[in-house]
Amino acid sequence: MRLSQLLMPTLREVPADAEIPSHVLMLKAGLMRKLAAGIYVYLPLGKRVLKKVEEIVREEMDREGSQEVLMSALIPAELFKETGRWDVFGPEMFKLKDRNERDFCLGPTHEEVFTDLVRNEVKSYRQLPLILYQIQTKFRDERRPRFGVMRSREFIMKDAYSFDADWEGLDESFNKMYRAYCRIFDRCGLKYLVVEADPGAMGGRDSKEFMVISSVGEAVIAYCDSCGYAANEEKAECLIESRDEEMLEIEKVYTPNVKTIEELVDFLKISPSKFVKTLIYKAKGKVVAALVRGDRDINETKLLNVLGIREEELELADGPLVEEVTGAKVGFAGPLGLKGEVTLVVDSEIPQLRNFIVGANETDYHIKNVNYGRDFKGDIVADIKSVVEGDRCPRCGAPLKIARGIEVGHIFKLGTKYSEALGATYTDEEGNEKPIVMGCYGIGINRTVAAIIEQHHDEKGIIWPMSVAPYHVIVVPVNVSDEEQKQIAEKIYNKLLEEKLEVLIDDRDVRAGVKFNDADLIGIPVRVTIGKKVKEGIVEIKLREREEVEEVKVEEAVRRVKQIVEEKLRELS
RNA sequence: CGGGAUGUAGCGCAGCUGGUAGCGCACGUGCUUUGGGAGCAUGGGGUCGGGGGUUCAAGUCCCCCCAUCCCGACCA
Repeated sequence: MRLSQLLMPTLREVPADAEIPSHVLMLKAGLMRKLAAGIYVYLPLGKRVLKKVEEIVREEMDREGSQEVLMSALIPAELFKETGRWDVFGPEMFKLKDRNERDFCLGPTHEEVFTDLVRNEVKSYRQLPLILYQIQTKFRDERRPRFGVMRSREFIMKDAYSFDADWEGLDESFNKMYRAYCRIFDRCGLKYLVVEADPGAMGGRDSKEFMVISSVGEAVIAYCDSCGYAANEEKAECLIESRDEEMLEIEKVYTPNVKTIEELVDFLKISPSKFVKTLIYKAKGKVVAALVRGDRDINETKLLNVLGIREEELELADGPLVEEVTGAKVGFAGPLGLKGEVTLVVDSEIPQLRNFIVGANETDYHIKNVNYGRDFKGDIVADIKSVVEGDRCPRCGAPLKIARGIEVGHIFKLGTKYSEALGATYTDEEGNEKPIVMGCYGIGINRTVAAIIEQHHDEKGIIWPMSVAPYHVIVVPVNVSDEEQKQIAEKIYNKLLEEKLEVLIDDRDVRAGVKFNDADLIGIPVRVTIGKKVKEGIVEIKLREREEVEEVKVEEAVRRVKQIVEEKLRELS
């Protein structure tokens, strides 16, 4: 392709709308343009990268025996009403009506549609197992689209669904997808972690997320370098340290106007880990008191799961309720002597602590030397804390690390939730009718592209891994008005094309600096520069990822470039 | 959905206490230049986000709306 003809509107200035590197670079390098908040159009270079990623996904999905199909993006409401999700999605779903006032939506995900297909077409165990996938645009009216393509309202997703006769079969399908995902992200040149995740309100088990480590990631994950344990914030656990001290006599201390843990630390000159804090929640109309160590935070997702309620059913109690329950001003809540019906949820770490300090449920007082079991008991003891950097790994005890990650893939086991709701059943060998056991597997294609850029860029621009680069090589005649440079460049360009490489030639009549800067910005892995030394029969080969320049004879340039491209492709296959 | 900010040429921005809109880059033309975003000359390009109000006069002041970005909440 000739740059003189390619629609590649690179920007000299940083777009004011963009914040994170991938967003800035996708706009600057002319990969895409914004149409509206959270909606983007892709230009030739961007489209080629999407295609590369999609092709990798296809190859690896197919390799595991999965079959590509294409569902419609426009979905009749009835399907979502059958599973109750028409209402569950709420305003996140783009809903519309046809000319006859019938309800439709633009598909935010396709469990229902795939399950509908399978319930109509699959009747016997002989037709199972089956894994179907599609690569298609999804629509979600996000409350807050952000970071360019990271969280957008329209995005391309590879979604796959497995259909098995039983849970053992599902395990196998799940493992196939796990393997495929690892190969996909490896081939994209991504460094990632597979983390245990909270399956969320929609149910399911063995939820695993593929996370690309990046400071701009929206998810927080805890991981262990020693044993490979990794989990996202909602799920991460840690070992509990037990403190074997003798229990001391309980003691009330006067702490005038000392309400927060910080103030207590200051007032009593004792480390925050010696305190236990008590938070009062309203949970589905009931009052819940949750206890964690003073230097820790409550993880509300864990608390929700323990209580078996949904996000919107839990909120921190307001001042009057706290005062009613504790009989004291806000800031002096404790587990001893709470009034009325209060469910006491105690973090699993608390029973191991000794002689800690809690609020006295009396204004201006705290209680020292409190011990679990002797002085109070919880209704529920469970892990409800957030782990922090340095906590000990639950598997091997080594210190955990905390990082941010971009969720590029998610796999989990659905079980029979949808097959039962929609009546997707099969007949087994004995003639019994059973629900099909399902799994669900997603990859955000655009987000994967953005994640690749986050991990592969420098101050000059993108540095594409060869496997997803829009073109392998760019041929740059420094000065097109130099007839010799021009002709040699054209010759090399044509030969590279003959070798089936994907190649650009910068035949624009612009200064060398412009060409070099654009080549660096759009991140083409190999650059062949034809400059003054062409008179001596020499051209330059430079890799985008390296500083050095290699000088080669004109006759050898094509062979050398081909060798480099093939080698790089092999590394990522 | 709460908080904050911003909307002026394709992009990045300036425009004070109101007086009828400008800079850099980009774009067109001509000449010179040609290895890291060239120089000179010349030219074109604006419903100043929209609506209403105050005023002799509004990009500028007031009200409403819209859009975009950031933080938070949310994310099946």
